[in-house]
Amino acid sequence: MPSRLAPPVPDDFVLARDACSYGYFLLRPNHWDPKRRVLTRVLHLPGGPATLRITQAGDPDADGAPAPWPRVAGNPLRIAVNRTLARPERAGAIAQVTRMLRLDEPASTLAAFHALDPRWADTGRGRLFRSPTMFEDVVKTVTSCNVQWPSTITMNRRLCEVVGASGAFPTPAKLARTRPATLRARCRCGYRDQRIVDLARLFAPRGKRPPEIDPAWFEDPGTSDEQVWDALVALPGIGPYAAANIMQLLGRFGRLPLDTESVRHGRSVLGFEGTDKAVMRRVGAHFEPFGTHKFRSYWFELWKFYEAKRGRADTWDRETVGATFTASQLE
DNA sequence: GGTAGACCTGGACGC
DNA sequence: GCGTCCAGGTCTACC
Repeated sequence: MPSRLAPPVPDDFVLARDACSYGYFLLRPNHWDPKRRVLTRVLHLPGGPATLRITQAGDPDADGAPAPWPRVAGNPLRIAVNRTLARPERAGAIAQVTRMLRLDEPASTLAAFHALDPRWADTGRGRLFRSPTMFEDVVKTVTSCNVQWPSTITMNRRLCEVVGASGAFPTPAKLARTRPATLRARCRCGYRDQRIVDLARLFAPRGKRPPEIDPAWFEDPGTSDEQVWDALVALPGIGPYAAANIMQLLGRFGRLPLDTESVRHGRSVLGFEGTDKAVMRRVGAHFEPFGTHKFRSYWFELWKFYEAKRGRADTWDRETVGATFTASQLE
């Protein structure tokens, strides 16, 4: 018999806004249905994979104009699971959904962000979608480096189809046992093949010993940003851009993952001129006043630009609009 | 410390 | 249909 879950939901939470807030919501195994307004994905649980179907009460199941955000803020989430979950599995599923949707982001943190950058106070934007595990966020970040968005989509789709069980994202243990040649030939990961396997080996248990990487250490507020940064750039395939991006996924928003997209934004939206390097420096300096929230300010500016081109993110279809985000198409 | 070139894939383009 | 060029971040070798 299918299970139902009801995690605690903060008063300001809006599923359509907060799930469709970062590009990873368009990557497998995530699927947002813009018509039915349902977030679906497979999670790994102790009893095997389980498919979750997440909706928010009050969000209209219609293909008309999306509901204004305030109408559903704080309404309960309805999570239908395709099989019965044992008690520990229910707790595990809720923990993963909580991480993904940042349901435990304190209201005080978002209020501090809105006080610093009031541009996003009206819409309530502040949460950023992420994966149920740090490992998935790290691999997704590696698959987004040195490729255009359609290739990132392909790599994640094929990782789930070829290596993941039942369409789920591969576990560290499974990826650690996968041959690099398989990732290259069947998942189109290219030269990232060995790096992804090496990363998986660091996240996977080593026999009876725990994994070399402890995600809890990276997420612990007692660990400084500098310590996290140093540990991240020491990982295979992780450079300055990837490390800064993983930091925001870990909830540390004080660094910017500067890339060619930052340069495009600097030129076309902020009006900066000069060499790429100079524009990148100016973009970094521009967001300096936002301190520990600078990534949120930067990212929602970019997101606003994308939404001006393609419509509100919760109306994007993964296979069509969601696959078109390349710099040349956004000029 | 800074820089050049290799690493892959997929798409655009010319023939 | 084929070959060439280009975009994209990380890594290594070299100055």
